[in-house]
Amino acid sequence: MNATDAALMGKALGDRSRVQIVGMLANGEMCACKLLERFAITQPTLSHHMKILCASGLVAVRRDGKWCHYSLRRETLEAYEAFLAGLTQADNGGCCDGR
Amino acid sequence: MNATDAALMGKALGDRSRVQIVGMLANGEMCACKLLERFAITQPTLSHHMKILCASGLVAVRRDGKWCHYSLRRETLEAYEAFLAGLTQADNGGCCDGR
DNA sequence: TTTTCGTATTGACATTTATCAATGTTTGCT
DNA sequence: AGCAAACATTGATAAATGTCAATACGAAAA
Repeated sequence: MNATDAALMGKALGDRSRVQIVGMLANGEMCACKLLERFAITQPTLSHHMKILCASGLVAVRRDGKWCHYSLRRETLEAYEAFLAGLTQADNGGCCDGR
Repeated sequence: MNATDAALMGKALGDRSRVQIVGMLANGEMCACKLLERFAITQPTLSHHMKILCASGLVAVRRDGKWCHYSLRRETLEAYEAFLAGLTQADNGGCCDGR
Protein backbone atom coordinates (compact mmCIF):
# COMPACT_ATOMS: atom_id res chain seq x y z
CA MET A 1 0.00 0.00 0.00
CA ASN A 2 1.28 3.45 -0.93
CA ALA A 3 0.28 6.97 0.08
CA THR A 4 -2.26 7.19 -2.71
CA ASP A 5 -4.03 4.01 -1.66
CA ALA A 6 -3.85 5.04 1.97
CA ALA A 7 -5.48 8.36 1.15
CA LEU A 8 -8.33 6.46 -0.53
CA MET A 9 -8.73 4.38 2.63
CA GLY A 10 -8.78 7.55 4.66
CA LYS A 11 -11.52 8.96 2.49
CA ALA A 12 -13.53 5.75 2.75
CA LEU A 13 -13.16 5.88 6.54
CA GLY A 14 -13.66 9.64 6.65
CA ASP A 15 -17.37 9.48 7.24
CA ARG A 16 -19.03 8.67 10.54
CA SER A 17 -21.71 6.46 9.00
CA ARG A 18 -19.16 4.45 7.09
CA VAL A 19 -17.05 3.93 10.19
CA GLN A 20 -20.11 2.63 11.99
CA ILE A 21 -21.04 0.39 9.08
CA VAL A 22 -17.57 -1.18 9.14
CA GLY A 23 -17.99 -1.72 12.87
CA MET A 24 -21.31 -3.46 12.37
CA LEU A 25 -19.96 -5.70 9.64
CA ALA A 26 -17.26 -6.90 12.02
CA ASN A 27 -20.02 -8.93 13.66
CA GLY A 28 -20.66 -10.77 10.43
CA GLU A 29 -22.44 -10.46 7.14
CA MET A 30 -25.35 -8.08 7.07
CA CYS A 31 -27.84 -7.24 4.35
CA ALA A 32 -28.49 -3.66 3.30
CA CYS A 33 -31.97 -3.61 4.76
CA LYS A 34 -30.65 -4.52 8.23
CA LEU A 35 -28.02 -1.82 7.99
CA LEU A 36 -30.63 0.68 6.88
CA GLU A 37 -32.72 0.04 9.98
CA ARG A 38 -29.92 1.31 12.17
CA PHE A 39 -29.27 4.61 10.46
CA ALA A 40 -31.25 7.77 9.98
CA ILE A 41 -30.39 7.94 6.30
CA THR A 42 -32.34 7.06 3.18
CA GLN A 43 -31.81 3.94 1.13
CA PRO A 44 -30.03 5.72 -1.75
CA THR A 45 -27.60 7.29 0.68
CA LEU A 46 -26.79 3.92 2.23
CA SER A 47 -26.33 2.50 -1.26
CA HIS A 48 -23.90 5.29 -2.00
CA HIS A 49 -21.88 4.57 1.15
CA MET A 50 -21.77 0.86 0.36
CA LYS A 51 -20.50 1.61 -3.12
CA ILE A 52 -17.64 3.63 -1.68
CA LEU A 53 -16.81 0.96 0.90
CA CYS A 54 -16.82 -1.75 -1.76
CA ALA A 55 -14.70 0.33 -4.13
CA SER A 56 -12.14 0.83 -1.37
CA GLY A 57 -11.90 -2.92 -0.84
CA LEU A 58 -13.01 -2.66 2.77
CA VAL A 59 -16.30 -4.44 2.13
CA ALA A 60 -17.40 -7.33 -0.06
CA VAL A 61 -20.86 -8.05 -1.46
CA ARG A 62 -22.60 -11.38 -1.88
CA ARG A 63 -25.80 -11.25 -3.86
CA ASP A 64 -28.49 -13.73 -2.92
CA GLY A 65 -31.71 -13.22 -4.80
CA LYS A 66 -33.05 -9.80 -3.95
CA TRP A 67 -30.69 -9.42 -1.05
CA CYS A 68 -27.21 -7.96 -0.88
CA HIS A 69 -25.11 -9.33 1.93
CA TYR A 70 -22.20 -7.14 2.87
CA SER A 71 -19.19 -8.32 4.78
CA LEU A 72 -15.98 -6.81 6.12
CA ARG A 73 -12.76 -7.59 4.28
CA ARG A 74 -10.41 -7.73 7.23
CA GLU A 75 -7.38 -8.17 5.00
CA THR A 76 -7.89 -4.69 3.58
CA LEU A 77 -8.46 -3.05 6.93
CA GLU A 78 -5.44 -4.86 8.34
CA ALA A 79 -3.34 -3.75 5.38
CA TYR A 80 -4.29 -0.18 6.16
CA GLU A 81 -3.46 -0.66 9.83
CA ALA A 82 -0.10 -2.07 8.82
CA PHE A 83 0.54 0.92 6.60
CA LEU A 84 -0.23 3.31 9.45
CA ALA A 85 2.00 1.33 11.79
CA GLY A 86 4.76 1.56 9.19
CA LEU A 87 4.29 5.32 8.94
CA THR A 88 5.20 5.62 12.59
CA GLN A 89 8.57 4.00 11.92
CA ALA A 90 11.39 6.45 11.35
CA ASP A 91 12.71 4.42 8.42
CA ASN A 92 9.65 4.70 6.26
CA GLY A 93 11.61 6.70 3.72
CA GLY A 94 9.74 9.93 4.16
CA CYS A 95 7.69 9.29 1.12
CA CYS A 96 5.68 6.13 1.12
CA ASP A 97 4.99 5.72 -2.55
CA GLY A 98 6.82 3.20 -4.61
CA ARG A 99 7.44 0.74 -1.83
CA MET B 1 -12.03 7.33 20.38
CA ASN B 2 -15.50 7.03 18.86
CA ALA B 3 -16.79 6.85 15.30
CA THR B 4 -17.01 10.63 15.02
CA ASP B 5 -13.40 11.13 16.04
CA ALA B 6 -12.31 8.27 13.81
CA ALA B 7 -14.07 9.89 10.85
CA LEU B 8 -12.11 13.09 11.53
CA MET B 9 -8.89 11.08 11.53
CA GLY B 10 -9.93 9.51 8.26
CA LYS B 11 -10.53 12.91 6.74
CA ALA B 12 -7.16 14.16 7.98
CA LEU B 13 -5.49 11.10 6.44
CA GLY B 14 -7.70 11.23 3.36
CA ASP B 15 -5.29 13.28 1.29
CA ARG B 16 -2.16 11.95 -0.36
CA SER B 17 -0.02 14.94 0.54
CA ARG B 18 -1.03 14.74 4.18
CA VAL B 19 -0.24 11.03 4.34
CA GLN B 20 3.20 11.78 2.94
CA ILE B 21 3.72 14.63 5.38
CA VAL B 22 2.92 12.34 8.30
CA GLY B 23 5.43 9.85 6.91
CA MET B 24 8.13 12.49 6.70
CA LEU B 25 7.48 13.70 10.22
CA ALA B 26 8.05 10.17 11.49
CA ASN B 27 11.74 10.85 10.87
CA GLY B 28 11.67 13.74 13.29
CA GLU B 29 10.74 17.36 13.55
CA MET B 30 10.68 19.28 10.30
CA CYS B 31 10.07 22.94 9.55
CA ALA B 32 7.50 24.03 7.02
CA CYS B 33 10.08 25.25 4.54
CA LYS B 34 11.75 21.84 4.42
CA LEU B 35 8.40 20.16 3.87
CA LEU B 36 7.57 22.64 1.16
CA GLU B 37 10.72 21.74 -0.77
CA ARG B 38 9.46 18.20 -1.21
CA PHE B 39 6.03 18.93 -2.60
CA ALA B 40 4.71 20.49 -5.76
CA ILE B 41 2.27 22.65 -3.84
CA THR B 42 2.32 26.29 -2.87
CA GLN B 43 3.06 27.58 0.59
CA PRO B 44 -0.55 28.50 1.41
CA THR B 45 -1.67 25.00 0.46
CA LEU B 46 0.93 23.43 2.73
CA SER B 47 -0.12 25.77 5.51
CA HIS B 48 -3.69 24.62 5.01
CA HIS B 49 -2.69 20.96 5.23
CA MET B 50 -0.66 21.58 8.37
CA LYS B 51 -3.62 23.31 9.96
CA ILE B 52 -5.79 20.27 9.32
CA LEU B 53 -3.13 17.88 10.63
CA CYS B 54 -2.66 19.96 13.77
CA ALA B 55 -6.41 20.24 14.35
CA SER B 56 -6.72 16.47 14.10
CA GLY B 57 -4.08 16.04 16.80
CA LEU B 58 -1.80 14.07 14.48
CA VAL B 59 0.83 16.82 14.37
CA ALA B 60 2.24 19.28 16.89
CA VAL B 61 3.88 22.64 16.23
CA ARG B 62 6.83 24.24 17.97
CA ARG B 63 7.46 27.84 17.09
CA ASP B 64 11.05 29.05 17.12
CA GLY B 65 11.46 32.58 15.91
CA LYS B 66 10.26 32.73 12.34
CA TRP B 67 10.28 28.98 11.99
CA CYS B 68 7.54 26.47 12.64
CA HIS B 69 8.76 23.01 13.53
CA TYR B 70 6.19 20.29 13.02
CA SER B 71 6.34 16.90 14.64
CA LEU B 72 4.31 13.71 14.61
CA ARG B 73 2.13 12.96 17.62
CA ARG B 74 2.48 9.20 17.66
CA GLU B 75 -0.01 8.84 20.51
CA THR B 76 -2.80 10.13 18.27
CA LEU B 77 -1.87 7.95 15.33
CA GLU B 78 -1.57 4.95 17.62
CA ALA B 79 -4.96 5.69 19.16
CA TYR B 80 -6.44 5.64 15.67
CA GLU B 81 -4.67 2.37 14.88
CA ALA B 82 -6.06 0.94 18.10
CA PHE B 83 -9.54 2.05 17.15
CA LEU B 84 -9.26 0.37 13.75
CA ALA B 85 -7.94 -2.79 15.36
CA GLY B 86 -10.93 -2.70 17.72
CA LEU B 87 -13.31 -2.33 14.80
CA THR B 88 -12.12 -5.66 13.47
CA GLN B 89 -13.18 -7.36 16.68
CA ALA B 90 -16.65 -8.89 16.54
CA ASP B 91 -17.52 -7.55 19.98
CA ASN B 92 -17.20 -3.89 19.14
CA GLY B 93 -20.90 -3.42 19.73
CA GLY B 94 -21.78 -2.59 16.16
CA CYS B 95 -21.83 1.06 16.92
CA CYS B 96 -18.63 2.48 18.23
CA ASP B 97 -19.86 5.69 19.77
CA GLY B 98 -20.18 6.09 23.48
CA ARG B 99 -17.44 3.70 24.43
C1' DT C 1 13.33 51.77 11.17
C1' DT C 2 12.95 49.74 6.86
C1' DT C 3 13.45 45.43 4.66
C1' DT C 4 13.38 40.61 4.21
C1' DC C 5 12.11 36.06 5.43
C1' DG C 6 8.96 32.34 7.13
C1' DT C 7 4.41 31.40 7.81
C1' DA C 8 -0.71 32.32 8.20
C1' DT C 9 -5.01 34.19 6.43
C1' DT C 10 -8.28 35.76 2.96
C1' DG C 11 -10.82 35.44 -1.19
C1' DA C 12 -11.89 33.07 -5.21
C1' DC C 13 -12.72 29.03 -7.91
C1' DA C 14 -13.29 24.30 -9.48
C1' DT C 15 -14.03 19.79 -7.80
C1' DT C 16 -15.74 16.52 -4.71
C1' DT C 17 -18.97 14.94 -1.34
C1' DA C 18 -23.21 13.79 1.29
C1' DT C 19 -27.78 13.77 0.86
C1' DC C 20 -32.50 13.23 -0.86
C1' DA C 21 -36.59 12.52 -4.17
C1' DA C 22 -37.71 10.20 -8.13
C1' DT C 23 -37.06 6.49 -11.07
C1' DG C 24 -35.03 2.14 -12.85
C1' DT C 25 -33.86 -2.82 -12.43
C1' DT C 26 -34.01 -7.34 -10.90
C1' DT C 27 -35.95 -10.96 -8.25
C1' DG C 28 -39.62 -13.53 -6.10
C1' DC C 29 -44.45 -14.26 -5.25
C1' DT C 30 -49.34 -14.76 -6.57
C1' DA D 1 -48.70 -11.36 -16.45
C1' DG D 2 -48.89 -8.40 -12.74
C1' DC D 3 -47.26 -6.85 -8.37
C1' DA D 4 -44.25 -6.08 -4.46
C1' DA D 5 -39.74 -6.03 -2.34
C1' DA D 6 -34.67 -5.00 -2.30
C1' DC D 7 -31.33 -2.48 -4.10
C1' DA D 8 -29.07 0.70 -7.69
C1' DT D 9 -28.94 4.82 -10.53
C1' DT D 10 -30.00 9.53 -11.90
C1' DG D 11 -30.52 14.31 -11.15
C1' DA D 12 -30.41 18.07 -8.17
C1' DT D 13 -28.56 20.77 -4.39
C1' DA D 14 -26.00 22.44 -0.51
C1' DA D 15 -21.79 21.95 1.84
C1' DA D 16 -17.06 20.74 2.16
C1' DT D 17 -12.47 20.40 0.08
C1' DG D 18 -8.01 21.37 -2.38
C1' DT D 19 -5.75 24.75 -4.61
C1' DC D 20 -3.73 29.20 -5.82
C1' DA D 21 -2.79 34.41 -5.99
C1' DA D 22 -2.75 38.15 -3.14
C1' DT D 23 -2.19 39.96 1.22
C1' DA D 24 -1.23 40.16 6.17
C1' DC D 25 1.50 39.16 10.21
C1' DG D 26 5.51 38.44 13.20
C1' DA D 27 10.42 37.99 13.84
C1' DA D 28 15.04 38.83 12.56
C1' DA D 29 18.42 41.37 9.96
C1' DA D 30 20.31 45.44 7.76
